Amino acid sequence: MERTIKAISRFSRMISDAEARAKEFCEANDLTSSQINYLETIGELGNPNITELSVALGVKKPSATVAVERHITKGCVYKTHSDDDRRSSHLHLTDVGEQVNRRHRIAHEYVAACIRNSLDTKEQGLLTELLEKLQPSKQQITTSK
Amino acid sequence: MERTIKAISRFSRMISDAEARAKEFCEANDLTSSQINYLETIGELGNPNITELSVALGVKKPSATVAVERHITKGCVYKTHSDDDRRSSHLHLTDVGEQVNRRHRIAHEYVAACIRNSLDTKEQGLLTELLEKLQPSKQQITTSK
DNA sequence: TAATTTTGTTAGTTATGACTAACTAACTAA
DNA sequence: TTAGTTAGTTAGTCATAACTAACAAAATTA
Repeated sequence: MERTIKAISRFSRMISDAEARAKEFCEANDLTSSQINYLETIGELGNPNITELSVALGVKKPSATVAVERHITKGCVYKTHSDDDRRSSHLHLTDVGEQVNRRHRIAHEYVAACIRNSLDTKEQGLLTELLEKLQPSKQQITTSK
Repeated sequence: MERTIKAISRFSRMISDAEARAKEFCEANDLTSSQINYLETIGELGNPNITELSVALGVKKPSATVAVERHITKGCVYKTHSDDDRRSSHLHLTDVGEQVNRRHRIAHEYVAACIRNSLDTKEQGLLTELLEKLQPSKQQITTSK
């Protein structure tokens, strides 16, 4: 098992490195991790309002209001009025904002390129199949040492 | 290739989730990502002085001084005087500080547990071998779309 | 319709974490 | 030994990003 953990650790670092490299391919690459988290969450929720966003991020509404305001100023986010509720607005990512979310895609493509360069076609298929088989376990983590 | 990228994406998310869970197993789990970065870097450099730390982190020395001061107050870091240079000190992680660096280890053990639960012994060995074969490619990233 | 709840904002506070400028103490080289 | 360099700190500034309290406007409920 020790060998497996080492392999995971290496692969995990490969992904982190790929993410770091992919960052440089984004227009808005001066973002903090908090800001990236806002944009990713807006993307995942699909045009949420402030309340939904604040719940998803686990922050209070005024914090979300102020943070979103900064994203609007930066040109990453814009609002549209809700048809259902005149108090409420939907948050959207601009093209620049969307780019942030392509970071993961680019990073994963980079890792895929490593696989293509390191393994033959048969091995590539095998690795993909094995990764697809993995199920997130609900198991308790037992701290070692 | 698309299938491979999807598999990587899934695995990448598994690791992130594991990291998030592992965070809760640390005593000092109220740390920002910047603070975690400080502690990890101190661990990696092995008792650096302020100058070495600031270079590694890419920040100015006064920034490092103030940040380290906060870590000392929190009980994550302590200083010892240098024998070579009476102006200089070495930074060390306390037991609490070290715990932060066990986060990755715990996360990777969690992922290993997922592998153990999802694959048979033969497949587990195969996956480990394939992951070990991967070489970080120096290749240029080509943005898709 | 009146009372209450919900959505979102504004104002003011706090902590983090970066920066520059200016400084002390200690080491090094002319 | 004097002059210059290096290690680290202190003081002051700024942006980010969280919080609470208080509020207006709109929606909902009694």
